[in-house]
Amino acid sequence: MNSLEQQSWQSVHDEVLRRIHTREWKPGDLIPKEVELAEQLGCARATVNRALRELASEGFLDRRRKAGTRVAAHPVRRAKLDIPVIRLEIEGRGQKYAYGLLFSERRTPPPEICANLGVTAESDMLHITSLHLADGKPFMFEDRWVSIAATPTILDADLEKISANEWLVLHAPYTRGDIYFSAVNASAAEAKVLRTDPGTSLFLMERTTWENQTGITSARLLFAPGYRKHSAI
Amino acid sequence: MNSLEQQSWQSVHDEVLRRIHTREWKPGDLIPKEVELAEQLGCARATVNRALRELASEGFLDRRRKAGTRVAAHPVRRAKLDIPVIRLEIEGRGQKYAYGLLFSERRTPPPEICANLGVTAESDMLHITSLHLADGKPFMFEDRWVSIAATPTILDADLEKISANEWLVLHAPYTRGDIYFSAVNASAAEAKVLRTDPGTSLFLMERTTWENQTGITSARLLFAPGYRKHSAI
DNA sequence: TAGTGGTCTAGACCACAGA
DNA sequence: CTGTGGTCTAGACCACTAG
Repeated sequence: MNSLEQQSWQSVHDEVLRRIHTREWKPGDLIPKEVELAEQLGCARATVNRALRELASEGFLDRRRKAGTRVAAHPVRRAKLDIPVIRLEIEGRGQKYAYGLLFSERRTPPPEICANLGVTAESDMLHITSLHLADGKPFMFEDRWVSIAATPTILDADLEKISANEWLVLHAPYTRGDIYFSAVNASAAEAKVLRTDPGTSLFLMERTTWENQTGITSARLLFAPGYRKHSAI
Repeated sequence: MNSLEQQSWQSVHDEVLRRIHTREWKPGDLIPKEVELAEQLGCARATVNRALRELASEGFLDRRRKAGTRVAAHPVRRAKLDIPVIRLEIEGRGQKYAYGLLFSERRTPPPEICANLGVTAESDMLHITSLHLADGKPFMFEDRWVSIAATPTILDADLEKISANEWLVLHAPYTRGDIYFSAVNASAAEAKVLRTDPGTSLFLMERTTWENQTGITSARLLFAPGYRKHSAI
């Protein structure tokens, strides 16, 4: 299988993946060291390194100094999940986006928000609820708390025109975020806003983001019935 | 901000990220080219390249030959979602894993499975339903179709002992997969299996995987009430 | 067609963890 | 200690694409 032609790190990547898929190298097996592979495949070690590094980050390989590189025993595959601004997600479906601010209030947060963001109950926060629509139909209901200490300029934003979701993406980059996906039965109020029936199963996304150690915002995003979030591996 | 000390690609990564976060470089801005940055930061271009490449894959930068590198206008953040074997997910929570095969049958697939996998209605497939338990309680109900043409050896697997989920991970590596997350109301049958009430909102994960162009398996994973899938950015 | 990122190389040194 | 991966470098050529 050796070749004398010019190789790229992707060729190496694919070749190694092929050997894993054909079970030439089985889960748990030790594979040749970088120098050997480079020789076998006729390329520089750096090239092999790049390929193996990618494969490790994709979950196919376990690499440890001195111990060498092994085929992962339990390939924990890592899916990629794009988190775009809601507007772009809707427009990406070829639908018309609209947005309405339902409610905005400056106040101290309830206990669960304090717990999420790690702030005190006396924090100065903005509480915003809004509705995002696709082709005129309710698409997602957003219930968000924003720390004013962390992003004071949000008070100047016109949240009638730009959603908090989008404003934050543009003005408050975060360093770290948590997302939880789950399913809940619609409450009476939620059903009314999303124009569905109470008890209907709804897809819920809860996001909290931080800038370093400072909590910025915590949001509860409730999607209209039928929503499916896609991800690829 | 320049320094004479030894730099690593991570320092460059962090420094660029800092400039983005402090809005020294704003969304849409063109940033210095690799050679210039390398000079400024006192390292080799390859080092800068590695840093910027990572930042681009994280969604912070847009890079195009000749056009240069820009701060992403709409940072589509890419969350990492680990897709482990169910057993490991449960054991990772410190709970005891158990598994029961409910049903197994060799037959031709229904239309929706054909559509998912891109196979014909006459395909030879294995249809398996099973229940995964955590600490003795129903955790996830799995309804899976496996292409026998793609993975003939699954007929030799003892699916009473090892779940199809785990067997496939070990024996049928895939090159590509789709995942859809959604929320559904429990049917009467589903409620009974998961020991909950009909209509309860359940988290649903639908996965289809391919080896190159060949469909391997399509599964419907229905989680017990209260399940939350976590992801981090 | 010229400018920018994408990649490759050969060699070097370092850092970590096995034995 | 020693072997392995992790990273850096300087230089080179290539590939894509904006102007």
